[in-house]
Amino acid sequence: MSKRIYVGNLPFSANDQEVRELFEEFGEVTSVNLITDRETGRPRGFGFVEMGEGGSEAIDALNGKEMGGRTLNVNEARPRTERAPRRDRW
DNA sequence: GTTGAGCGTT
Repeated sequence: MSKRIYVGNLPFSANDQEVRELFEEFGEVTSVNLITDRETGRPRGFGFVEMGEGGSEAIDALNGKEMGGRTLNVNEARPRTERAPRRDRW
């Protein structure tokens, strides 16, 4: 059982480790994946956390939480292909 | 600063 969680509005100073620790207090964290722009190497300010049971609680508890001066936006992730068609072939 | 990649035609 697992849930994918979107974590947006992250401070650029946040690392996957810090995000992981935040979520780990609500359940087992399967994986953390902060997104960076792979062409510029710049952080995009959001990421994904995969959790086992407790994911819903983590969303409820961490959504709106302040971190590094930013208010986190936490909710269930959407499928990644709907809005992220690659286009670097052109 | 907001919903991921790579494959290299999936």
